[in-house]
Amino acid sequence: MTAVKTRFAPSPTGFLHVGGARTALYSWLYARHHHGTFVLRIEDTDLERSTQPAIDAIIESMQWLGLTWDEGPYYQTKRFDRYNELIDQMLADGRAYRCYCTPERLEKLRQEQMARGEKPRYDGHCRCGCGDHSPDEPHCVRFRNPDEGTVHFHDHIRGDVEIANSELDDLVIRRTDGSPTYNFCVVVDDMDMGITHVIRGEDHVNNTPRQINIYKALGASVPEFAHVSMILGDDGAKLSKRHGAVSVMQYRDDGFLPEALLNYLVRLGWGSGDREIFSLEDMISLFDISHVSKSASAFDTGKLRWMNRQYIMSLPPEKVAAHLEWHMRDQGIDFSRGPALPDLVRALAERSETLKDMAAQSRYFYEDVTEYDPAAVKKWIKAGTGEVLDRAAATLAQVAPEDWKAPALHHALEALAGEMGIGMGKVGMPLRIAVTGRGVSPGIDVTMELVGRERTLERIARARKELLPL
RNA sequence: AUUCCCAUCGUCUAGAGGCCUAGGACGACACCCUCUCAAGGUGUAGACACGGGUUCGACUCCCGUUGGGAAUGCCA
Repeated sequence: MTAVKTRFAPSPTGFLHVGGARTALYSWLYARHHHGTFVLRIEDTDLERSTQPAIDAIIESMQWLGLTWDEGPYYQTKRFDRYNELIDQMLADGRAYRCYCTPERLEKLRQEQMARGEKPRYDGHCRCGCGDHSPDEPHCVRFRNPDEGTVHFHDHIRGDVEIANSELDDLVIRRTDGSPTYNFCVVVDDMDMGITHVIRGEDHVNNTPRQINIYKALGASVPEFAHVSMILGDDGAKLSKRHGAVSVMQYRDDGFLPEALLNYLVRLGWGSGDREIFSLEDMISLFDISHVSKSASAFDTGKLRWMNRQYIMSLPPEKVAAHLEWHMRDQGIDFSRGPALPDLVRALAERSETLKDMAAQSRYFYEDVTEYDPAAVKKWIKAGTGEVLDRAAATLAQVAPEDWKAPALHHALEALAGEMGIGMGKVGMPLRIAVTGRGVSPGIDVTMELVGRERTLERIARARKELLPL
């Protein structure tokens, strides 16, 4: 039983999207579950489309998610010598051959095959090497795929997959410009790096049989495979920009916690009984690749938001506060004067689906109230409100600074409502409007505690003047 | 066109032939709680795509149909 080694191998042609993140997560979980090794490899053989910003974005996303890798990042562009060494060997003993076919010929061939209702594929024109060509002429290198038999593999998610070699053609493994191609590089890398379990996107199922043939030609042992299905947008269509947030970093910017995104992602395509919430430790011990859903799943932002709130409510407030800080700065809120962030989190957790929302809701704790929500004023500021505010101010002024805590404030206001013979609503709402300028806030006692004694009393006095000028 | 893959409430899933009168979660709706908004609690509606087999018995196994998706690149 060899030690498990998995990898995540994105191509840096754009940011890390949620589909890739889930594949990375599954691969990471598999390695962690089996006390194995997780490798990060950047598949940048496409020199045209690969960019450094994309590499940076992928690494930043992985770090933010906390998907730590034990080896890498490796870069395929740094391994060209190795690929070429193997290709030359294969060329020498006939496992591969030079192909001099022009793009025009290939295109014509494709057209003809399509017209005949056949699957377009290379016809092996240059296989015999009998053409009148010299290696100095421009050529690519093709892998000589077996003609007979079938390729079979057991996919840990999909089960048994089988395809006849007659369906496969001789794929290009080195371009005319001398650069090796993806299908060859992955095999060499996974072989050289000792990858035991290849967990990747569903779009590679079709590539797997031809890659297996390459493994065999290379005399390498074939790893295990698991192909994860794709993630669809909430409308069931393929995920794209028009679905709004698709990149991992966008979710951070929108106020999601990495724990929540990870939990949402692990549940999207997998489940364990009736459980919804999984800590990282739970995921590692319970996650089972063979129980991952075979079908594509639609991304439901609504459920992610629910999940995010679960984490905002249950994670240590200090931890949530650390993430919240970023959003406070982002929204230009000076939180140096006002409640400490962890206290803010405690007060706002259950009414915030995202940290972005939380920050946006927190302004009145840090900034003066200069406007009052007209709808709330209309509903709650009545003729008798002046008296309520006056008596509340008097009552609250009695509370000593050292007693200015939610329970004491709650008691004081309850007693006042009792004395006045009115409900708490008639006391709480005018005060809420006075102290926050809005009709919505945490409990008025908690709100006043966090706003602080002096500012609370000031705001009540000010509201008294501005809202009930008599 | 061909090959491969897929198919349980609107969505994510549980289901490894009898445990299924198909369970949970999000969302929706109703009620309770309540100083607002939430959170929380309780409840309601809501699915095995279709047709054939196999079996004493199919959500579960097999075949087909339909509907999706992917691949067929000198992209990855």
